[in-house]
Amino acid sequence: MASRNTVQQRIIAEQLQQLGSHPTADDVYRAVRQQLPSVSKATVYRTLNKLVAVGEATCVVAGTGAERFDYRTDEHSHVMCIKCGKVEDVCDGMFEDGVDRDAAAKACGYEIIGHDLVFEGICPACQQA
Amino acid sequence: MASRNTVQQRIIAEQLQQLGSHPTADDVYRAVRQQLPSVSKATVYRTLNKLVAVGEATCVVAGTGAERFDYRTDEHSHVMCIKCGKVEDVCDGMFEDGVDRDAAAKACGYEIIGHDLVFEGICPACQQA
DNA sequence: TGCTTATTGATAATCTTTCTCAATAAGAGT
DNA sequence: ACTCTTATTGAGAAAGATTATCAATAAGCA
Repeated sequence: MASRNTVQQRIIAEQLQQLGSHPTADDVYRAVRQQLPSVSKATVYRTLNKLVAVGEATCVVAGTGAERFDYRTDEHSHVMCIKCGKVEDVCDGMFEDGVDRDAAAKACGYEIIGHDLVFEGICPACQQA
Repeated sequence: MASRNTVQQRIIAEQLQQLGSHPTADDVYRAVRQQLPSVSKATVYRTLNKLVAVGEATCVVAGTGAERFDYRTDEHSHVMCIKCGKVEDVCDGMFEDGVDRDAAAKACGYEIIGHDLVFEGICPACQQA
């Protein structure tokens, strides 16, 4: 018996998808608690990390502060607001063509298994403040 | 009198350059303490953040764990080892041409002020273990 | 229905970074 | 060279995010 299906894991995965936009572990925790008031924060962290390890989610490499999770597993870029910390997607596939993993692998000797392209900027809302 | 030149700030900037390869704040702290045993960790953080704000250093957007600083301010990409956490440069300018900030700005409405391209992989050393 | 053990919940522990505030010292003015 | 103002520092507390610990719970096979 390698792994078990639990209500917690199912609801956490569901909420990650419903939240959609790059929630932190704490965002997911708060959402899950609406349906399962007794969840532990540790379970949320464990499950999110497991989803990433299994390839059913990714974590967005984004500066300081809390780590952000993403239910999307296809290649796409992100923009992060340096004022409010919000993270959003940028138009799909817009830059992925310019990124050549094989070339990077040759250049540094690493075995490349992924990459992240993150733009930093100021979101429309923060531009007005 | 807007700002002052202090020994601490000078040594911290020097050590950031000498360490060269993407040290964490704690790496810098340990290096600085060799020359200035009484330095406070708070001062190291303050000074590193100041250097970044002033544009004399950058911080590498790299996954979980401690933030990493870089005395280089020109555009270049990084590789991070998912096993040992090491961060290195990839060949200069290899991918920067593929990144069009104006296109990203139009796509998401943000005012883009920077970007980071980070490859994740396994470094040569960790491949053997 | 029982049994084994993967998973959970609660909390302590760890790690990184920021905040607080009295003490220190940089540098402009005299 | 000496004051005076206040930017900066050092030490430690505090905050925030994530992981570790461990007894209790429950998934799912026999």
